[in-house]
Amino acid sequence: MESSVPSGCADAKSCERQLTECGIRPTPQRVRIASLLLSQPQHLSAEQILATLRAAGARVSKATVYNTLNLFADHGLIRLLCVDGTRAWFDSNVGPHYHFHCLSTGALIDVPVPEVAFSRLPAAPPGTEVAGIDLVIRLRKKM
Amino acid sequence: MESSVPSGCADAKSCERQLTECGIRPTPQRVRIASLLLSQPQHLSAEQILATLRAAGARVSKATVYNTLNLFADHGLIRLLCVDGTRAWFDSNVGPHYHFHCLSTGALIDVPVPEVAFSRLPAAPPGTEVAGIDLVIRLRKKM
DNA sequence: TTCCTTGCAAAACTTTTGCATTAAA
DNA sequence: TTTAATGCAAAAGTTTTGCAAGGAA
Repeated sequence: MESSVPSGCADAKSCERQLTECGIRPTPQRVRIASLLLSQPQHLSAEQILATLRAAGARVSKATVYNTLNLFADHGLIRLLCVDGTRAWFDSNVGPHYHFHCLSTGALIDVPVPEVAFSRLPAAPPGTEVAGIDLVIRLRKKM
Repeated sequence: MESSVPSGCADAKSCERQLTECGIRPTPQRVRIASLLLSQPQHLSAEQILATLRAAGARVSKATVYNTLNLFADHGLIRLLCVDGTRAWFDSNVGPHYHFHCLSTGALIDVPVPEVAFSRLPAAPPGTEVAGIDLVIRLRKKM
């Protein structure tokens, strides 16, 4: 039988396990942030995470949210996206994929890898190697 | 015979003409910024532009640099890039192209269109249309 | 005169940092 | 006991804005 998990929240115990496996000490704040972010593939800003946690009654500081998000990103638990210049977005989907970005609404939508294929890519310049490919397909609302 | 232009600077007269054609009044500050940026394909930050102009003895304020860059971008004269989260980069190459971004050095290098080919791209979600495609190939120094 | 542009300073925002306090190993 | 994590406030950095002054049409 499937274990049930509160909506919008991954199981705290499994998050604890995941953090420990990454060598990250599972403090209460970190587990809460992980539970929120890793519950499903999504894109959240630091401010959104802070507001959501506080609305839920958690005691967390802004500094801890930023520290934790950077820590998670360094360990490959989440991915930091630079899509618009206004702020960072943290993506809980760390598998390879691309993005739609709607210029009209700001919406950010995942594009699965199989939906994109490159028939030609440039070689990395001498002395360098490719570390990753970020593809953002900008959208606008059709009139 | 070719007309000669100071290195790192497009001809002021031709910049004036270009601004006028776009419906932008060619004020001294705008012409200086255009001359600097449009002299060649390059990526500059607002702060770099401000520092360069002031070092050259120009009287320009930070607000004017930002206002002007946003104005140019709105008119399609330059392109605003979001490559890292730290600041905006203004690209004088407005033709279609992509970018290498070296994570080790921060360098930003143009990738011409013919070096990339997509054999498969997703359809835009209902009600939207594709406004553009941003491709950033992240590099790291090879050891 | 009227409208637009500029410069300056201040404000607005996001993110980082210093440091005392608290909690955990 | 020793190390690491947290909260708070302040700092740092980029970009925007308000407003008075200046310049062009």
